[in-house]
Amino acid sequence: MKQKRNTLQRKTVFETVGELHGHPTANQVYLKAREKCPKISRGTVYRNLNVLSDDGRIKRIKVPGIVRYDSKLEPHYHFICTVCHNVSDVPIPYQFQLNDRLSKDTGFKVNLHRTVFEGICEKCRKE
Amino acid sequence: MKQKRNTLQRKTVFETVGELHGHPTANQVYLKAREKCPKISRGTVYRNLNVLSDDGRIKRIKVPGIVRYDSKLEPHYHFICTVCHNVSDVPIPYQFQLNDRLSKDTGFKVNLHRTVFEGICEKCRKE
DNA sequence: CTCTGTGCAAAAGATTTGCAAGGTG
DNA sequence: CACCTTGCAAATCTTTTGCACAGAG
Repeated sequence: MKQKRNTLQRKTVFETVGELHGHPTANQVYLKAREKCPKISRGTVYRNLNVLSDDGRIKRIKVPGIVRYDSKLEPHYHFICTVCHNVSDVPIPYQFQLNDRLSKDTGFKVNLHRTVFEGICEKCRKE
Repeated sequence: MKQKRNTLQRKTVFETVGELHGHPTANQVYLKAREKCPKISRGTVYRNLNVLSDDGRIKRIKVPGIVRYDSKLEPHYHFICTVCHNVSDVPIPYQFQLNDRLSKDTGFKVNLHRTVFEGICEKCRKE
């Protein structure tokens, strides 16, 4: 495995994902990171988001529309509001056994599954 | 609701999604549709995929990377191979009750959930 | 000193959109 | 004949990449 350096930019991107709560997009990380490191470029943010998620230091979550990042590493499910597009964590435990079950049923090597619920959040329902 | 016409292009896009099995991307639909309707444009294919899925005549499925379309309308889960990127249906029944459960637990209006398993398919494991 | 990482800008890929012309009901 | 739809091209948006230079170890 290639040696990884710990540059200011890398550190800033990593910290920024942790500070932005609602599962930020790459662009949101870029905008926020620029406050601390004004001349960081979009390319660098994208590159570091990739490096960090390849290394397992952050998670890449795929919800309809756009990729988002998450500093919470344990497997868990998400809910996305189709009105405000906010993403939140869901209080339903991760069904680890589904992966094994599907492996046995199909002969595939199943590593993980991602579940995203869709609907309207409480705040948007009231409006 | 706006009146919808049934043009040759619209019909072709709809039929093409049904004919292409493995959960085609917009571009795959475009390439195939052009065989029957040579001067159909990409824009028209995209517009019609949107119209058809808004009308519930096809489903839009979100797997990592790219949007795909599906002519099978009943809720079901998918598996994507991280090597060949093929998408297949999964023999695990849809957990309708999860939506209600999450609604009760959170106060959100939960309409649906999407689950995508990731791993390596049998064919790619052998290679 | 070596090699990874950065900034910038250009490129790539997917999807949407403005507009004038065409076709459906 | 109203107005939905199409083709085309340009525009958007997100993400990647080539290159020369900077900087970490």
